[in-house]
Amino acid sequence: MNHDIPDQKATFPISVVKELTHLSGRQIRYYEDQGLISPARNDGNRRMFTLEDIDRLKTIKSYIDQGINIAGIKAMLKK
DNA sequence: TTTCTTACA
DNA sequence: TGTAAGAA
Repeated sequence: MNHDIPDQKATFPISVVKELTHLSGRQIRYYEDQGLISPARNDGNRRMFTLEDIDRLKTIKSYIDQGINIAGIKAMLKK
């Protein structure tokens, strides 16, 4: 009965995240390695991103565009 | 067809 | 950070 009503549990594949954040898959995976994001994995081991993850990536990109390095971003995101 | 991991002219 | 290669 309910079709595609977006809810908080909605997650998206990396292809969507790339379009929404303008980040490369390489960068998205690297930021995960650095502990900046923690996307879930589906049965096929594919990353599934929540809106929260996407939002976080957008702020990360803004920092990168400002010339801030990973170490700096890690610190800022923590506090 | 898309995404995953690993590796590097 | 990009891209190639092989696997899933």
